[in-house]
Amino acid sequence: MIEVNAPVTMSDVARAAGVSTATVSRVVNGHYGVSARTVAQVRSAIEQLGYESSLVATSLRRSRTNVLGLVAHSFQSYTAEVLKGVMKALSRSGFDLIIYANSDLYGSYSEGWEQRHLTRLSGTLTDGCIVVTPWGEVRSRTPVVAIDPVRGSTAPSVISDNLAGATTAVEHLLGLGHRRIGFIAGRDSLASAWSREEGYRAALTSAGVPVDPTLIGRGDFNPESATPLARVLLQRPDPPSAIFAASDGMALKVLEVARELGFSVPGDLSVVGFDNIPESALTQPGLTTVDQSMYQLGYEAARMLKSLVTGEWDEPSQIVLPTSLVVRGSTAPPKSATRP
Amino acid sequence: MIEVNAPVTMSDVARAAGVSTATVSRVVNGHYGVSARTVAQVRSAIEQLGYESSLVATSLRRSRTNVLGLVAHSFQSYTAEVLKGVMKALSRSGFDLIIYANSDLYGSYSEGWEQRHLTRLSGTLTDGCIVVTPWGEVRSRTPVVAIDPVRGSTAPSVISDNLAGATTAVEHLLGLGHRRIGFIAGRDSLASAWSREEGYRAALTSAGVPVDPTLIGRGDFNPESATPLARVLLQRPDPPSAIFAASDGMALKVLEVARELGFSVPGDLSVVGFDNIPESALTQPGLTTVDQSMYQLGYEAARMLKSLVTGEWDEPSQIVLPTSLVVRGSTAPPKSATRP
DNA sequence: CCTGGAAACGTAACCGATAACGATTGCAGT
DNA sequence: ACTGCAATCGTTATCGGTTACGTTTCCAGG
Repeated sequence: MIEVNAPVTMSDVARAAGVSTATVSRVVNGHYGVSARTVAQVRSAIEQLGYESSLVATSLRRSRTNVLGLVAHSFQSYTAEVLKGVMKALSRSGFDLIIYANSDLYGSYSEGWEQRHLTRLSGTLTDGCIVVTPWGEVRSRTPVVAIDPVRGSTAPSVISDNLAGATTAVEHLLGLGHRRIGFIAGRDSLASAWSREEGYRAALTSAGVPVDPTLIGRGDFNPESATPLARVLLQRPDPPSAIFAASDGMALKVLEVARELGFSVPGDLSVVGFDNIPESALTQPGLTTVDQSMYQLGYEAARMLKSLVTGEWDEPSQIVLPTSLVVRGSTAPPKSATRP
Repeated sequence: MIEVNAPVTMSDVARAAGVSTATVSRVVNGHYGVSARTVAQVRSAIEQLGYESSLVATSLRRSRTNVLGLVAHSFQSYTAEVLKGVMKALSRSGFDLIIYANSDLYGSYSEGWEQRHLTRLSGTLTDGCIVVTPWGEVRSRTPVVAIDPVRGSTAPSVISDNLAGATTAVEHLLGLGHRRIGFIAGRDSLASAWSREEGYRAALTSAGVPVDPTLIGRGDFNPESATPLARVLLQRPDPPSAIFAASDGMALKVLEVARELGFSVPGDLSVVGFDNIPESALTQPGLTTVDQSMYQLGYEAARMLKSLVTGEWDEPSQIVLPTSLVVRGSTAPPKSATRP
């Protein structure tokens, strides 16, 4: 059932219209130097044959394609939300979007995936790219905007105010009376992971609570990475009364482990996440979390990239977006609320 | 701040390794006819220069690219869910995914967007494509699988059991005691829209309730299209006691209009949607809806496309997936529950 | 030592488009 | 009728790869 009609190329159109491909190209791109009569002929041939220019061939020869790219490692809720924002920013902008996602999750190509995708695309196909949570610094011929960049990067990027968000989250727990608060960290190389840990430490310190390193588990933002860490924390003889996870995906895994081990939430254990992905509102109880608008991240990144590509950028190259605490059912005062 | 290092091409590698580009190509693609010594030299040059083959150039010359495409008109929750399923099916399959989305929503190019995108991609870039909710039949050199195809299409496709789903939804309302049930239809050209309307009619008819054409509003699945239609239905002197919308996006708009006009839901008005997008669980009250697993649609479509591309397909070319009713807070017995 | 054939590698055409450049045509001015 | 300059259009090189084909190298067999 596969249609095998050969694709109609520019030379087909040229032959049908009795002109050269150069002329067809000029007509297609609205360039100067074609008589009205010829334009009409070519247009009619294009119409009849149903010709569409090949994005590939065009981009190989041309520098500008009016296509922006987005590369992402996996494709979970986070990325999906980002995408909605990107599409919104690009709507009616004249830029189309190409998203490149590889299927080799956790495969041998994982290391440096973003560089690989970027070179393959930005060689010619796209005028610029958005990279979502890269694993390292990237180099590209065309502009690149990172969403949630690596730590220490000075390249254009969009990021949430992770320090403030994390601080607020931990202050919320402290305010409820928690003193032994566990933390599950994100992938160390990301600026966001680092800031969230900083916020955790800062909030504890300024409340006069010493930071206990044994209460910190080192995850990597991957939900699965949190499971064993949560198990370790909760199976201690002296488990924490609350756990703050650096991402909702990981926090949901904490909830899972807690249920599995017989902890009631929020009775025995309070849990706070970070991100506010849609799923977090659906759990029982709902997950208290720090809302970062992934939609907004995508929107701003696309806006920034657009300006970079068209060369009309004048704002600072690192945008920081505010966060806000969303309190749901997963947090409550600890059972033995000691008042010091 | 834009990096301007020229991209490293195959001829750069060839020069560095002291061979021709043909040899480099052979090494890259693991073809026969290169001595071990040369292979080592070329590999080392590739390593040193950080060469990555250009997807564009490769796909122009080659027939097979190991990249599948997905084209979608807009990018809302529906598409995002589908994408997750597609990525899952493609994970570790050797196929990468390119998603092409245009920014000209509602623009002049809307008509026939899927054909336009398809020709641009499938000319060479992709080995096959998934089209999400097309507007018409498409033709392509490479295999195409439609998710939610147009009515009457015989091309490979994946679709939910919309007839059964809609019937169940309306039966649920009938069971609660509703008799005046409004309907907001989807885009007529889609098979799904047609089946959902059929289900609506069938359920009413078999319950002995006459179908009142004035209670049917003609939307197009676009959430915004539902707003004026809902307004018309609810501002009648004799508004329906329930409204079934052919998509959650439209149903949510009905809720909006209801609130705006002072209808309490579900007190004055019951609302049922179709799709079960994540947002539907978050509204107050939650939206009763027909769950169709968009994730599953994407998963199956990708699986089907994979098989079509590799030529190992043997299942029927039209897959129908089951649906199920999800009852939430937006439905209740009508206030004046007349028992006939 | 010569021959033959396979292995190894380079040359060049080609994929579908764009653009620099050159060639042709048309027409006004003299 | 002739010159000169635009306007129009075709020729061709090129983008970065792949591959058919031709050429050289190498070694075994006669």
